[in-house]
This record gives sequence, structure tokens and C-alpha cells, in this order.
Amino acid sequence: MVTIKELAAKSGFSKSTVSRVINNDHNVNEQTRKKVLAVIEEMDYKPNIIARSMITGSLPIILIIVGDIQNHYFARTVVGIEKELTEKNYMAVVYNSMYDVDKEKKFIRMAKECQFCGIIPMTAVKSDELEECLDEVNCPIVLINRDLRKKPLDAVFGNDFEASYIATTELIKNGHTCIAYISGPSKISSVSVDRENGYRAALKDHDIRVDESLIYEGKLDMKSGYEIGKKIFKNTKITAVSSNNFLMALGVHRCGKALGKPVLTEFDIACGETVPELYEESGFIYAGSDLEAIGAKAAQFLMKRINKSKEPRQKIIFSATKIYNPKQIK
Amino acid sequence: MVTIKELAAKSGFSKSTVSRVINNDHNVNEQTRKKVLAVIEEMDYKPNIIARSMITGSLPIILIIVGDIQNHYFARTVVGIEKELTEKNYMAVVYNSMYDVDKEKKFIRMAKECQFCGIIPMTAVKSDELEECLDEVNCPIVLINRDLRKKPLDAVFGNDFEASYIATTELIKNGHTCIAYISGPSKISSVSVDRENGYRAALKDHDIRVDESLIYEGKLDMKSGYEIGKKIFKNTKITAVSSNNFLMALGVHRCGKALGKPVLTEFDIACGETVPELYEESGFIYAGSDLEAIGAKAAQFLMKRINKSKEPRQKIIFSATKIYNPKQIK
DNA sequence: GTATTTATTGAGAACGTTCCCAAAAAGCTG
DNA sequence: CAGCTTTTTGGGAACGTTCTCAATAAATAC
Repeated sequence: MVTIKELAAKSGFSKSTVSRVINNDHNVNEQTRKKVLAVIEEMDYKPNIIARSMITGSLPIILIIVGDIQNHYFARTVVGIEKELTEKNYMAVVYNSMYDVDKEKKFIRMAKECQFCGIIPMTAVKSDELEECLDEVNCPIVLINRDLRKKPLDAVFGNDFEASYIATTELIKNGHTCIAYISGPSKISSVSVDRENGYRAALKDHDIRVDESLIYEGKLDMKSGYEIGKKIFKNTKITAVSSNNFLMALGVHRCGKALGKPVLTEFDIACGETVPELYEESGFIYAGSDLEAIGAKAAQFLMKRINKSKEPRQKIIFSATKIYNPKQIK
Repeated sequence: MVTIKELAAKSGFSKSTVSRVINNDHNVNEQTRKKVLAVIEEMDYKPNIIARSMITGSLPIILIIVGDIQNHYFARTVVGIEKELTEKNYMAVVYNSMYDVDKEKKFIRMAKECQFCGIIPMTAVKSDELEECLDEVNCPIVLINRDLRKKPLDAVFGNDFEASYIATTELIKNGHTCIAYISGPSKISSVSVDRENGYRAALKDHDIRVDESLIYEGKLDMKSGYEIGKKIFKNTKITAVSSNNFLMALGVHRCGKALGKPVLTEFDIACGETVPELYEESGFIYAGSDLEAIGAKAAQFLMKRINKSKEPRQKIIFSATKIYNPKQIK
């Protein structure tokens, strides 16, 4: 590999001058700059990233921690982050914690040891331990759909209240009045609380009484949706379900099919987040924020901090713009 | 951060000796080793990866190129690779080429510039350009489900013939005799050829004549499956489809539902690869190799090469062990 | 007891950059 | 043209490792 030293020898200038040209420092004569640039071109010089990182003390790599990359929610957001990073010549290492707090802590420590230049922890659960762990880290951090109690950090959010409100409203538009709700575990994340409130508000705004017995608390996974489905289908008054998330909605769908119910035809199922690409036109009703856009924004925030921006802490909320209801098309 | 220099000062030995202890070089007195290790423990020393990479000339990071990380085929394999790497303190950067050869070339060059220590190119298409590009790279490369014409490299394969053979046989077990097939573009990859041969062999072995008019060539995506579905459902003799891949199978399913056909109940759909986790018990018949295992094996191969193994080039084929047919359970 | 080997340690270069500071060259002021 | 500032350049340290080679200490051989 060609080094600065060789460029210096070939061009007749010193290492320092060549370095200045490379980092386009303005303290260099226009003539010299041209000559050096010509040599760079000629020798096909590429800077040694490791050597550069040796000086700066960090690699142009950021760590993204996700619960499970096979979950579309994380996958899409990561795609958004990476598109943004690649453009700016940064890279990302993605780690799956499989929703294990200890693993997440391990990854965060690793990011420090590996001298990554930033972290986007899309960590699974709220935890004081995790907050402490993030406190020890000295590189920039940007949060997605999460706030920390103590540390004020840049954060990007989807509008979960709105998403659930819209999804539920679509059910009402389709003529449903007896709509069950499957909530998430409210203690863990504010997302679940917001979505449930969206459901409640949608009913109220359409003069439908909220029946607490129609609200079931699930565990966010498909199995949980399946089990709750069994209860829901016993109550023949219910003609539709609004679910906190897609996986539980899918569970209800599976359950309904197993029981021979007219799911996705007469019996509608909605959820307050976008669905995986493969399910996009499969009949589920959904509303959610643009995950790729959220990821991209988070990456932008992070890069600003990496470049030592002193702007006050920012927080952005993305509206729920991805809406789908097959019965209301055309 | 604690450095070797500080360890040296504190322990009373030289940088060199401390370095030897860290890399457990045997040329060091047992007493000294213990003392130094105690200091390392006490000061919570962590080696500086960048400085180390400066010497070795490469980062402990490998590049994985995939067509699209949102495709379960890639996602699962990547999970397998990463599990293996993380254990050995290596990291992975994953890039989505979105099936664009130019992007893939760009990524390969980048891996070289960034001095990554290995590449697993799960590249989309066969291409001479790409082969040339890989030729220029000097770090170890391991292939998955692909062979290069010129360069003999370690490679890991799924058994595609077998997978398609099994999937088709399951359809026959379910009582079907008039089974259409959706092939992939045969010019691009040997995978498509193998799977088609699996279909043909399954029919022959069960004394069913292969009717060439029942074989449709698709483009691997859902839309393509949907379009072919239209043709298939016109022919009322056909009672089942065996598809090259899952996405086209899903397309047929969508088409069938739109046309009001009894898909996944009377009309069976099978494919010669595993399906995304969310579709695992949705009614599709499938057979395929364990993608995580394939990924893990590829990572092992790669790490052997990184550690300068001089073993002859290896090639492993994973049998199609993941089989699902809802009608043949119990 | 001297010579030779072996085990253990240390000094210092090297990796390819960036950064600080000083030197040289050029331009300006009076 | 002396004295000043500004522009442009170069020398060399620094980053934290590993690696080579030499030096010392200990052990063995004769």
C-alpha cells in the first residue's frame, strides 16, 4: 500500500505538506496542492484508516445494538442508519442481544474497548444497570424510541400514540365497534403505554365506550398473541382487534385461522406499527412511523456529535405516515 | 485508558516483557508472568485494538456482503456467522448491496482499504467483474453457496438439489400428482439449476412424468411469483406448486388468495429453501439447509485462514435438514 | 574455572498517520 | 532596505502496540 512517505518522496515535498493536502488544510500553496494531488492520483493513494484512528483515538465505526436483527422493526431501522453512515464513510457493527441485558452491557463495554466512535443502543428493556453502563462510555450516543432517566441524550422517536390511534380508527372506519386491544407490558417501555392510549383515544373520539374487559396484556411475541387470540375468539361480540405490535397481531391471525375464523376478511386485525415487508399487502391493517427515516435521522444526530457539535440536546418525533387498510383503498 | 507503558512502570518490568505476558509468549519467567498479570488485573488493562492492528496491518473485522439483510435467507446466515465471530473476538460489518454488482465491487474495495481481515461475499450474481475484484483482494475469503471459476476458495453450500427433492416429495406424499414448478433464472446461479433438478428427480422417482409445460421461469421475487400464479391457477389440473424459493411461493399464495383459491388448504405450496421465521408454521411446505449452521461454518473456515492455516481448500455441503409439512405431522 | 548454551529481560525501531513548533520564504510597511 | 507580519514548508514527536536484536543472568558442559 502506498504511504504518505512515498507520496512525499515522489512529489518532493515533506510528509507534513502531503498530509496537509490530504486533509485539505488551507495553509498550503495552490501550486503545491495541485502537484501533490497529481501524485496522489498517479500512485492511487488511499489513507490508512488504522493509522489515522491511532491518532484520533477512535475508529470510524459505530455500534448498533438490537434485540434481534431478524425482527423487521430493528432490521428496517438498521438499514436506515447504515444508508446514512455509508455515505459519510462510517461503518456499523450490528449486535443482536437477543433481548438479554447482560449481553447488551457486554456489547457496550466492547464498544469502548474497540474504540468505536458512537453507539446507537436500541436496547430491549429499561434498566438502571444499562443506564450506568452507558454512563461509563465516553463516545456519543443517540437513542431511538427511548429516553434515559438521568442522561440527556439526542433521541429519535416514532409517534406511537398516533400510530395506534390511526390503526384503531381504520378499524372503526371499516365498521367495527367492538374492538379488542392487545397491549404490551406497560412497565417496560413507554411505547406500550402510548399505543394503548392511542387505542383509547380513537374509541373515545368516535363515541365508543372503552370496555376494560376487552383489553388484554400480551408479551409482545407471536405466542402471546396466539394465546390471547383464544380468549378473544370466544367472545363472539368482538369483530376486530387492535394490537400493540405486529407479532401479536400475527399470533391472533394464526389462532383465528386454526379456529376457522374469517380473519382478515370479516374479522379485521390491526397493529400500531409497520409490518414486515413480506406482510405489507397481506391484509393486516397498520399504521406506523417510517423506520428507515428514523434510523437515518439517528445516524445524522450521531455524526453531528462525533464532529463535536455543541448544539443543545435534540429530540425528534416522526409522525405515523405509513398507513395501510386494504378495505379503504381507492 | 491504561497502556502497556503504565503497566511496565507499575510492575517494574519493561514494555517488552509486559507485551510478552499479554500475548502469552512462553519466553517469560513464571514469577514475572504472575506479577505482571496481577498488575494487569489491578489496573483493568485492555489492549488497544487499533495500535495492535497498526502492527498486524489489519483490523479484527470481517466484511459480509449480502443482497438484502431484510431477506431472511441472508439474515439467518449472518446471524450464524456473527455468533461464531463474536466468540472469537472478531466483529462483522454487514453491507447490503441491494443486488447491485457495482455496489458489491465498491464494498470489496472498501474492505481492502479499511484493512478488514476477511470477506464473506454472499454476492447476488455471478459475474466476471466481481471475480476480478475479489482477485485483487489479499485477505482471506470464504464463499457461501457459490463457487468461483478461477480462484479455489473455501466454500460452504446448502444441498439445494436435496431440498427441492424433499419439498416436492412432500407434495407427492400429500397426494398431488399434477405439480407445477417455478424455477429461478438458471443463467445466474447453480442453485436454481440444482433445485430444478431436485423437482425433476422427485417426480421421476415417484413415477410421475415431467411435463415441461408445467415449469415456469421466475425472477425470484414475490411479484414474479404472483404473475406466474395467474397462469398456474388458470390450469385447473394443477393442484400444487413447488417453487425454487420462498418469495415466489409467497407470490403464488397472494395470487391464489386474490383469486379465491383454496391455497394452503387444498392447493399446496412448497419451496426448496427454509422460510422466514414468521412464516414457519403458516402452512407452506418447505425443506432446506440450516442457514445458521452454514454461516457458522463459513466463519470457522474464515478464521482458520486468517490464522494462516495452510490446509487444502475445503468445501462442505449441508444437508437439507429443516423440513416442514403441516399435513404430515403426527 | 572457563567456555558454551539457554533462559530471561530490555532498548529501541517500526507501523502510517497527525500535530506542534520552528524555519524559511514571501509580502508588506515605513 | 530594515523590520515586521503572513504564508508556506519541514522536522520530528506522538499515538500504543509488536518485533528484532542485543544484553544480561543463569545453567550446563568440559
